[in-house]
Amino acid sequence: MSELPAALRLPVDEAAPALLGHTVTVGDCAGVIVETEAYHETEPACHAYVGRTSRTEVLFHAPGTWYVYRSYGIHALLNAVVEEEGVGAAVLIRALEPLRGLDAMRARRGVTARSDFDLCSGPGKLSQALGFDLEANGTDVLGGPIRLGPPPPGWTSLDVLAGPRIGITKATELPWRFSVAGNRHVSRPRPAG
DNA sequence: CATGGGATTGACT
DNA sequence: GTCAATCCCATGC
Repeated sequence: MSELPAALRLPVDEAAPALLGHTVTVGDCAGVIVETEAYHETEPACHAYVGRTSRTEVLFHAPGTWYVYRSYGIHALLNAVVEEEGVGAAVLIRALEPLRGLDAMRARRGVTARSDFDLCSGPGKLSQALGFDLEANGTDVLGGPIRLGPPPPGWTSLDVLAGPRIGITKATELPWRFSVAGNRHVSRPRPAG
């Protein structure tokens, strides 16, 4: 029996950096989280800012649920729901360092992934590499198709960089993008530091 | 019911 | 650097 990672019990701006180093596993493929962003219902960049709707419903669930939504009509973006039931908050998983199943990831990513640094170095890329889609929305982070696990040996006490979030137009002043310092699997643009 | 805007990526100038 | 692809869903008439 695995337990819900303690990081998911933290406020979202602490949960996001705390999830760095944790693993995400789908079937035979796995990666280590190297980049995250925090989103909270009290700031307008968060989908939950508009309140409970059919789209945002999952964001208000208890910690331990995945929120997966379609971005730009093309990509599935993966978020871990955090904070107490009734509060809309989630951590966007933006990049992974591939750990297992790299051949399957390369096959799904195709020729556009010229190197292993292109496999999971972005929120849309990692969903394609791991092979999940919107059907995973609302599933459990422990018992569902996408499983969140603790950091492997050597992935604790990481040096974390914080900076402004990517690709949003509102609340850009919040330093809620977090990444493992110096890790080459982080998405572009690289955070300063 | 029609419209418009993305928590992105990859191809192209 | 610019830009299109593509679809879910919130909003407004």
